[in-house]
Amino acid sequence: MISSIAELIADRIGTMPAGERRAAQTLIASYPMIGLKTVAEFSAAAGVSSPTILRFVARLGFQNYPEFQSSLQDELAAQLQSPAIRTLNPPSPGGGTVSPMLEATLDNMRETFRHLSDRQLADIAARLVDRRGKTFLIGGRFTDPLARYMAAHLAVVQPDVFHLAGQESTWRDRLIDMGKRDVLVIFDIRRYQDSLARFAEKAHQRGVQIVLFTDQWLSPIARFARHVIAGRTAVPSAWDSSAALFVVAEMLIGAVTRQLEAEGAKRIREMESLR
Amino acid sequence: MISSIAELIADRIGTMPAGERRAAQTLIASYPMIGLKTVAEFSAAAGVSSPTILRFVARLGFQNYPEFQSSLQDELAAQLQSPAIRTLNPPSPGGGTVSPMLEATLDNMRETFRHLSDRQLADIAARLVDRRGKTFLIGGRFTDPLARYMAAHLAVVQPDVFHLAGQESTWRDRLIDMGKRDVLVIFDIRRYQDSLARFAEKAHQRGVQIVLFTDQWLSPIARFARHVIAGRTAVPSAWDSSAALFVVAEMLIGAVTRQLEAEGAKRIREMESLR
DNA sequence: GGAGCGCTGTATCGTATGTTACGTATTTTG
DNA sequence: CAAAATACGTAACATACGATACAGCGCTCC
Repeated sequence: MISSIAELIADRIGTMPAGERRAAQTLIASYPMIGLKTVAEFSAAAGVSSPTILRFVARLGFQNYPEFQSSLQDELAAQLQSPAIRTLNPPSPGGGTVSPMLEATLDNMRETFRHLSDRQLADIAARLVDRRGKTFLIGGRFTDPLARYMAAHLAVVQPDVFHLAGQESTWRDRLIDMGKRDVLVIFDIRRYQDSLARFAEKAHQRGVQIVLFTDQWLSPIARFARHVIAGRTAVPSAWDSSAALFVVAEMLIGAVTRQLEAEGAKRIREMESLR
Repeated sequence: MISSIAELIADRIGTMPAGERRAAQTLIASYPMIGLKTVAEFSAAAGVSSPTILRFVARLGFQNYPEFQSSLQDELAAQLQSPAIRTLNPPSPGGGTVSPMLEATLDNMRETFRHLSDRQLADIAARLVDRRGKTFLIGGRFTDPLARYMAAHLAVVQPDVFHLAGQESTWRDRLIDMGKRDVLVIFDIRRYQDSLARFAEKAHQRGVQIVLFTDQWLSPIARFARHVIAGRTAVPSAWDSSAALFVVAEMLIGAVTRQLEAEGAKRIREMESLR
């Protein structure tokens, strides 16, 4: 079974003429980067002419050069998705077998945060803190609990935090309360819910700032969102995992809380005295 | 110091107009693959026009699109050279707020699973699967969303799954429906809620099997529970983290689903046909 | 040693791609 | 509310890129 282009080359390099073989060796030497550049650059690096490169990729079975490049990119993408970073997750001491699902979940978190800067989180936290408006939270069929979780915490440190529950018609009626100063936090992962998209669009039209938690394929709501957090959700299971998004939500909660504390919000102190 | 394009984007995304921000978000979401494709494909993926993509890369400081792509490729090449992940999260500028929390969360998960054997999880999954009784789920003030999350998933693959919501008096009345064949899943971490403990005790007296998700200090409910899952919750934040428990819940959901599928439960097939 | 075949490079062509100019829509500001 | 500024998309444009035709060269085999 041949699954990568590198293997394909190794398989056929024996039957190639000299020029194409040089092309093959050049590609293998700095695999796969040189293959992503132009034919001219590739040919220059290999010390052959452009047509030789094209004949080379044709021999590998590709119809044309772009098709060859796409194939290389797909390979790269797959490689990046499942990072060969297993070494970072120490092979669980104590002999306890750690399930592939835990591995995948930890990888998802690392990947998610690799694309998520402190700056971005700080921006979102700032938006949640620094305003005189209200905060609304809502989620999809399986992600609504995440909205609830976040709402439960934020409501402690801030006034005017509302979780939108129940029927679509119920929250649609709440639109009337929303305006430019308000923030709407939406959780939406595959399969994306039309009802949420409709709601998001209407809220957007009213000038509401939307913060979207979604998966790496981006919910259609991303088009209306001011801030988008894309978390990895793939795990070896029948279900998608929201764990990475959950962790991001917790961090956001923490960031907001910290910022409010720093501002010396007397609400926090009052809260303590109420206990 | 800004070393990667991803950081560059994170740094400037705040100052970008809406269209370019969508471009930025799309790139980050599947970083960096979409940036290696053509402008047309990039623009289509982001849902904006080609010129917007070009203005986006121009704002990042590149003279033209090919230069931007070369830069991405160089970055990729460097990353592939040193398989060890270098820049998981650059030492966060301005007080390192995120990374320690992420590290703590990941540590929590590893610790949690170190004390949690596959056997234990399998036993709990089996108990949730192999019975003719009902499943009830409930949580505390901040953990109830986890109960909801689990209930939302289990209810899809099984009949008779109920989340207990609302007032204490409401669920107390549901006790009448509970018996020896039933399972009650409770989430309770510090500060433990008296109301939950009272409820758990009464359920226990009726012979209900209790599965408890709690923290490492164990909720008082542990004395009534048949199965106890103790997750680590400590993070450098004002709040405790439920992330580890969340992951355990997801794994349990996955295990139950897998087992039901293996049993060829026709419910799953019927479910598909109902879509 | 000569003829045939195959490989390779040069030069040209067509086209897909990035680029730019301009008009419209949207937002911001006084 | 009006006016200016900014942002965005449509459409025309230029170029750089991949593709192809053809000629030269070397190699092999008779």
